[in-house]
Amino acid sequence: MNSIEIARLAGVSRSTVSRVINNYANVPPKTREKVMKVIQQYNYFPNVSAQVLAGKRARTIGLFLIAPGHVSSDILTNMLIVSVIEDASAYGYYVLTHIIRDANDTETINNVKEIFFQRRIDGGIFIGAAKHEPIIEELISEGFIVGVVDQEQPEIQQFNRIVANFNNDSGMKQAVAYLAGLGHSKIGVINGDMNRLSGPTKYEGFLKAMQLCGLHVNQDWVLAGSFHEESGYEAIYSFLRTQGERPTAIIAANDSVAFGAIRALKEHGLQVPADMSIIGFDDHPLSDKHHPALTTIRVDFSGMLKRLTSILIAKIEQPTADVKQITLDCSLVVRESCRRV
Amino acid sequence: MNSIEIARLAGVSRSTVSRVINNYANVPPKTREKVMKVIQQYNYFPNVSAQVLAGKRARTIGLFLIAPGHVSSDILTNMLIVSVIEDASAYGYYVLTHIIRDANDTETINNVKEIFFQRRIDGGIFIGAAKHEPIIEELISEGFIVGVVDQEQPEIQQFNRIVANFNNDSGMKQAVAYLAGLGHSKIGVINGDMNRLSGPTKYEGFLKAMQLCGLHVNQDWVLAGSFHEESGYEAIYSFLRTQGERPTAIIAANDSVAFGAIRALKEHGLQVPADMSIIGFDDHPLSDKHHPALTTIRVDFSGMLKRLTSILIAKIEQPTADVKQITLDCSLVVRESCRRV
DNA sequence: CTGAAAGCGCTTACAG
DNA sequence: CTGAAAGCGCTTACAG
Repeated sequence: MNSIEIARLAGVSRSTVSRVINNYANVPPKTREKVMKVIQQYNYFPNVSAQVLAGKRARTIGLFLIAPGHVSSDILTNMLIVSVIEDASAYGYYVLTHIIRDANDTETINNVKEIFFQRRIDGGIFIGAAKHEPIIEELISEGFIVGVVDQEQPEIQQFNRIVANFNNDSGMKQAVAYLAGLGHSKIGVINGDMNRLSGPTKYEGFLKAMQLCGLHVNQDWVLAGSFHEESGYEAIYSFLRTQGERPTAIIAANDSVAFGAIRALKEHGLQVPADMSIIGFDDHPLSDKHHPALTTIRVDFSGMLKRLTSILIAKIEQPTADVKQITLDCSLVVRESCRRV
Repeated sequence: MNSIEIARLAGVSRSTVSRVINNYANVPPKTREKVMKVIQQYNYFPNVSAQVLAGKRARTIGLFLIAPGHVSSDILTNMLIVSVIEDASAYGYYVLTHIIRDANDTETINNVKEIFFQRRIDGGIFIGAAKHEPIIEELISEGFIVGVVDQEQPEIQQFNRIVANFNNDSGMKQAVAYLAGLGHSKIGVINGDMNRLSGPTKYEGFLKAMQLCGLHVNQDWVLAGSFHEESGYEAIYSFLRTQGERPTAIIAANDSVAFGAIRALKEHGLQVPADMSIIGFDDHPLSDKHHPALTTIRVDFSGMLKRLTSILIAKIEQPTADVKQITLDCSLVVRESCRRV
């Protein structure tokens, strides 16, 4: 079944069939009806490849997740993916999800480029990118419409780059203020991946917040991490082997890191929050089920992706010159992992 | 950049460029090299719509999830989706995920049909379908290649229908035998959705297993449910308001239902497993984090989807007349929600 | 208001 | 081994 057949059966030309399908104004109701009847009767749906080839949009966006390891086991990542699928669906768009294990692998990068250049998608969203990701720069300079989470809008603003971030500064301020309010002055931090924007941003926020509260930052309590559970475990594991003084509270770069940290503390016979207060970042789906339930800085990932997807699709449908930037606030969620000292 | 440009730059015809791209045997190495150099140099990727229109595959499969409610919050469903995305990716295929809230809504069904008829996808997988789903039957009779989880292969076997199931019978047998071994004889059950194959299958498996163990089935302890957390909660909530004798153990149609059931028991002041033993089905990602950690019948969803995806893609690439059927075994996972009586 | 025709960018028999 | 040409199924100026 194709448009020629439909045209024949309806007694019109392919042009008219196409006009009906694309809701052109200059088709009289009677003609439209006649054609629609045949279309419905014969279960006709225009071939999407032919439409795209003739200049229509693919109505598909790409979702690129940069994440090492086996992603399908990470609950939060999975939620992000499904979130975007549902958001796009509200606009009649489909999502092509691509998981990037290693953003430095040539073949992988070539695959990503292929998806854009093949015109499989009308635009793409990148999650988990480093501060500077060559592939993203290349795509943007090629004119593709790209949404990026956790990167800065560069000096020379580009209309086809949509940037989305959380206000990590404010988040850290809330975390430190909360701990200070509970009487903590010895506060440590486990950093995230310093190659990603939110790594240094959170750390700088931490430093600023400490200063604001008049607290001293002990460099021995600034531990390296990578946003993963394992890095939180390892940070605390090695820290506890040192002999120096210990902080009474630790802020983790995110909740996964906090989970790992708590696991290491437990193994070492330390209880949270009795022996150490821990505060996370993100409000991971597991944080309220965790023991102890994790106090954290909530971040609205779904809300961010909803806005990002919506802006991306709007840009695809109506390319405009305005530069889009999304910043979302975070909020403290008090649960059970911090205590008053 | 298109194949004509590449042809011109390489000093050959478009035919030859196409032959190089599609790895035809009859291209001399020197010609191939010459063309490849230009292709790489100019970042050329053939337009996928043109390729599909000319008869190649879209290298995309559809994933249709029939699930009411807001899916992005269900951890297990999310894992299934990402699982398929990763499996397909191993074959160079992309996944178009579509979430079906209501399989009886005409517009929704039309959307599903559209995806197939538009030729966006080469085949599709359905998860969460009822025993008989008209849309699936229609697609299969139209000749589309379809994989279905939790449905039967009909009498007249169809080569383009791939069916995947768990051995629910054996699962139920293991659950009942385990409880019987702990001394339970008063065993109740919360059923799943009886409109889906695994609903009645699990219940029948339960009945058979009870008989095998010489145990009597008390119909008052056969509670209705729907595979969702809420239904487990409600089943127990209303059951506890009745005055009759209570079972000492309950088998839930799946882990979500078990979570709901335990929540209702707790609210009623009953402890698991002290006052009631509970056993689930699936081994949900949260089951080992649950309090008490849930004893359950493990089911390998990822393994099933991996096989289903692989067979689906094989069928797409090489349509054969053989009928494919997948059945996976389940296994008991003992944790903390059952006790000896 | 509507049809004939060009064009989108490929692939693949066909002929040599 | 390779090129010219038909064909895939649409959309959209263009002309009337």
